[in-house]
Amino acid sequence: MIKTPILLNSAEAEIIRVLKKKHVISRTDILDFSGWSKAKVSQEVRSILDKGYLVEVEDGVSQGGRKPRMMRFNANLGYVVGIDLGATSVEVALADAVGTIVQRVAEPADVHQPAEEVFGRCTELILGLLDLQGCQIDQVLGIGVGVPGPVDFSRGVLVAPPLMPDWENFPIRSFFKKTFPTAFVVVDNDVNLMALGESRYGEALGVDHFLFVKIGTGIGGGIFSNGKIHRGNNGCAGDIGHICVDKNGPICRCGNRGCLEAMAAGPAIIQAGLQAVQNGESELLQQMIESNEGVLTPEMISSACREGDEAALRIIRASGQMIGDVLASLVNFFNPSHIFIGGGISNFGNHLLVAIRRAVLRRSLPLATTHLQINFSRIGSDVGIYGVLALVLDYLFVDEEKPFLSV
Amino acid sequence: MIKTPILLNSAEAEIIRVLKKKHVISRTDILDFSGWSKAKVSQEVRSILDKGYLVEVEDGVSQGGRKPRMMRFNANLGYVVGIDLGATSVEVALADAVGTIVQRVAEPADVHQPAEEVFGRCTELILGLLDLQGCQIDQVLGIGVGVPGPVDFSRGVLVAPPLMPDWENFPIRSFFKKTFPTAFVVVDNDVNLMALGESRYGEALGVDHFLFVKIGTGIGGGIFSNGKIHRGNNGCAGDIGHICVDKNGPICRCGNRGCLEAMAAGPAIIQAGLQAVQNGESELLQQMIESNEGVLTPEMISSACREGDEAALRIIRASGQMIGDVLASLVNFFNPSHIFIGGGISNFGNHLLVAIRRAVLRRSLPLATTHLQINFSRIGSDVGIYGVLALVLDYLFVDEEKPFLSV
DNA sequence: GTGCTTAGTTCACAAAATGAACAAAGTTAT
DNA sequence: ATAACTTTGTTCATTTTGTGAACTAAGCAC
Repeated sequence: MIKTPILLNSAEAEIIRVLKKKHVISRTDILDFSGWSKAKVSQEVRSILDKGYLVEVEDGVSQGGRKPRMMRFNANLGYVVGIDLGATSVEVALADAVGTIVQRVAEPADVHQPAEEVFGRCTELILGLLDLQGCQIDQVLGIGVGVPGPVDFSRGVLVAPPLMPDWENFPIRSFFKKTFPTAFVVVDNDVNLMALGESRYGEALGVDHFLFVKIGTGIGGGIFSNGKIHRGNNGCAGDIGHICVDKNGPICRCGNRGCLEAMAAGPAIIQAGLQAVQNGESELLQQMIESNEGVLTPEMISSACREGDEAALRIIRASGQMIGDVLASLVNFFNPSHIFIGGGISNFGNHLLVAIRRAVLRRSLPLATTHLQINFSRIGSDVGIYGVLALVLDYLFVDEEKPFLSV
Repeated sequence: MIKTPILLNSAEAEIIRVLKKKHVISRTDILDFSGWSKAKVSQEVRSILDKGYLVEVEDGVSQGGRKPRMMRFNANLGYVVGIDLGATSVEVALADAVGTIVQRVAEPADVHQPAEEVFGRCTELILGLLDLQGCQIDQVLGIGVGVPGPVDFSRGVLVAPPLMPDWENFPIRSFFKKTFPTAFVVVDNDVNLMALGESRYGEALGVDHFLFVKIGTGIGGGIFSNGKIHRGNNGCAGDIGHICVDKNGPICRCGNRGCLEAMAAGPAIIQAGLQAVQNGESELLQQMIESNEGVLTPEMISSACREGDEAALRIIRASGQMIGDVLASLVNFFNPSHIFIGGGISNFGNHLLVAIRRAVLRRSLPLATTHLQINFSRIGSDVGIYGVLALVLDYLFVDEEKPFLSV
């Protein structure tokens, strides 16, 4: 069971809840939101200011009378750490208690290494950031870890992760607790966290039902249902990369044939590009490869698309169509109002998006697509780190009666 | 906006919540559940008894001391009506305020008729049941309506229903309000209600994430996520019947090609059976058809399966495999812990179930199927009517602060 | 019966929330 | 400038709400 780090009584929790909607609030804001009497608001605000959770900032603008005395969350209460671990890179951010990033660092990582090593390196990176910020270890209130695999959220461990099978059951929470004993540690799947980031800081703000689709080396999905992350029974909900699109397709790393991931994700696109060059279908790509030591990258295919290279366009459109066909099924099933596309491959630009949209519209029920919007995530590559910070902050200040805030 | 019929203060709502877990409770039960003091429990119980929401029943068994004075919900507060409207039949049940059915009636119905006529007939049926029970119109507290199509739940109207396009935007709520002005009316999709029934009275009790799949003339799904019905953005979530299984398949009534429903539901099975007879592949089926005026029914194929008829088995297995293939994708995506199969076709018995299970296990990620259970709904054909009654009762006695109980 | 256990009530008291009066700090019209 | 009004926030006596502890009620076990 996760131990909650900072317990709030229900009145304090109510104020924190207001703070999650408006970042700077007056006593009158709390009055309106909570339905409390002026007297109670006054008293509770004094109490929470005394405890140091809130601090006063400069007065707001007058609405025709006395200026409101604005307050915000006390950013100096401590720091939170967000770790966004991808298949090939890791990003670590140090943020204040409001979630504003004050220090960050990214570097390549290899999840095929043992978990001890990778998380050990994360620990070093955190310590480095703390040092830069001049911050003590016991000032770290919480650490959030996003990992590229299925997570048993309540236990905080990976379960049967295809990318790094050896990490199964590695005790991530206690590993970080060793170095940061005062910190509270949460672990979640990286795509869930991207969805959370989008729902807090992106266009999914206030959206109840949406999907976040990450297209990169693999393809993953994050699901929001009724305003909350849907993690499923084993924490592996959203794993759309291994949905079958062609029973006779190539063998996927999961062992099955014709998985979406094996046919439409980064490696498959590269493979198709190389094949096209071999077949002499694209002189442009051939030149690009030759001037890059024989290596083809997604960025190169992307730029070939922009140049109007037919072979590159065909590959991207085919990929988009396969992804769109799968999404069409999921749209019928789940009826989201938005689908956000993110991840490394998403910068292929409009060709990919148009192909996805077209496939979804063609194969979904009209009703399900009536108000459906399919777009790239505008936040970009930071969505994951924002999401993981949001998750930590959600769980950091928690009502004593409801230890697990809805996410 | 739905107007709530009976407002409870938060203390009363708390007690009602206890009642939804245990149907007969003592003051001590409330004490344990609510965390209130003995004094408050005593006082609140007296108040709620005075209001008539609870009534005392005979004492419970002693736990080694004084026998607890048990209470239950006052069944005589009034009546609720559940209407389960299928494509070809309608069932109306009259239940007391606890949800115990006291009168019920079923008859054929035709949703191709105008909505006025069908719901008018429902009204007559309700009035008949009220008469039988000796109950006045103003004793009807609530009416729940389950309809076979996508429902905008908050407005209580059908949206683009494929089966009965003319019913779109028919004001079901106000139609019943005309005859039953005191009643509170909720409308929902029939499969959502079957899922709700399963989650309240079936094996899905306490299950957070599950799917209910109805196989009949069409194929539909009801989704539970985080313990609540997931209705989606347009109320059409769960529409798995029109997921594409074969791009070159037959044209579905929705206009697309190769929908699951067009290939694996009742009519497709009948069609395949007729084809098999034409091809001379099944003497048994041929005899059956001849002795039934040339008509082939699902029940006949079912019994042919039991007799071991190869052609019938092949048809059922193929249908199960297609359904299973689609479910495999949804299992990867949604990661439910249970899938319940119900509806008219589900009595095809184990051959269908085995084929579905095999296809799901073969195509889903091992992690997603680790604790997955796929079974027929044991409640059987009553699950819909139980679900609709549960929905009405959920919305009938509502906390003043939270008008919309989670479902 | 006697002592123990569970169930439920009563009531004096304590804690929590409120309304109304009041204070503070503005804006606007004259 | 200043009087009148607005919005914001505090204080405090009063009311409302909830509690602990003592008490009644009713059973069980020996």
